[in-house]
Amino acid sequence: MVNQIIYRTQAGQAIEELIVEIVATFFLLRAQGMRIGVVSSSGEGYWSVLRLLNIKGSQTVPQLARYRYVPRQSVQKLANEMLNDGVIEFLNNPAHKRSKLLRLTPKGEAVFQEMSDRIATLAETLAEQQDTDQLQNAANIMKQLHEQLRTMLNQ
Amino acid sequence: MVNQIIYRTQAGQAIEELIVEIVATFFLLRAQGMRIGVVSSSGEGYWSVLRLLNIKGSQTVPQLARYRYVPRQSVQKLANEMLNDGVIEFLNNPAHKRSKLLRLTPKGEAVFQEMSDRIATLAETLAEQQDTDQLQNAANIMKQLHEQLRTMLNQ
DNA sequence: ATCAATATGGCAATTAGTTGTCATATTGAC
DNA sequence: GTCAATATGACAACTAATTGCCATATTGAT
Repeated sequence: MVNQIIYRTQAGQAIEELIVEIVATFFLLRAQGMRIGVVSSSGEGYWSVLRLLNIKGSQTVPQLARYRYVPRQSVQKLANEMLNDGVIEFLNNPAHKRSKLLRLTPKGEAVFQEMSDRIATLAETLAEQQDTDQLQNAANIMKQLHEQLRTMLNQ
Repeated sequence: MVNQIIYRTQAGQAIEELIVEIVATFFLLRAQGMRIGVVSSSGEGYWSVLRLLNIKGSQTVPQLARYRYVPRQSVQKLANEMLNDGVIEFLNNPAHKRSKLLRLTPKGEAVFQEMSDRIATLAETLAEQQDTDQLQNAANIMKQLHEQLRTMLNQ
């Protein structure tokens, strides 16, 4: 194995710190999510799918899985469970006979709203005494990182 | 159920966006981590534990689990696997007869270094053409959020 | 020192997550 | 249109993650 010498920039080191913090914070968010009733036994996937259907509109299982970069069958099981819970319904897909579109039911919208309120309450607590500009900048950087990774993975 | 009205601030909304992006980006990082050989079948836990042992020095299984907010037995299984791989060794713990300290072996340090290099390379790629100050600010905000959540969970 | 409450590792049981296979559907090249 | 390549959902098989339980160890209050 060749020992490649990596030249580090400040920007690169900052991104590396960011990556480390994303991974570490994910688990803390998960733990806090359980406390506030947003993360169930099914994990954060339930909320993530509700959110994608709310924002992007009806989607098929494979679409959701490809977007989230999780296995197709994980989303399939989640979708079957959500159908059973009555938070989504299966719609005929004009573009695909077999692959149904998942759409939020009114109950699903209510459940998503309820979860979002809990997250919003948490966010407002966390935001106290922090600088708005810095927070907005951080959110923007995260969105860019998100999109960069998506582009990278799609190649 | 009472419909609580939540007053939103810009800062709170920015944190909420941040939370959403952390969760979404986590899975993209995981997917990319698999590509670059940092995330194995055991998930990102392997790298996370190597990193904590490297930064914080020897730790027991319960210490690591409490810090990461993951189940104790998940870390226990990981530790047994890592011992088997020869990347850590079990040390007698002066403070606790049963609970051994986990310490990186030279091999463990090498493996961690190798993984870190791959992550650094990824980070440098992602950092190209981004503003250093903004990235550093984002990393700092993430560290603060991390610590805030930790404090919140520890109560 | 005593003892109740908590912590710990091992093991088993359970549950969640992932991968593999197959029949059918869709798409795209020609 | 034809047909090979790819996509899809169902189901099964497998693997990883989590939870439950227990025997023992530790801690802290008194």
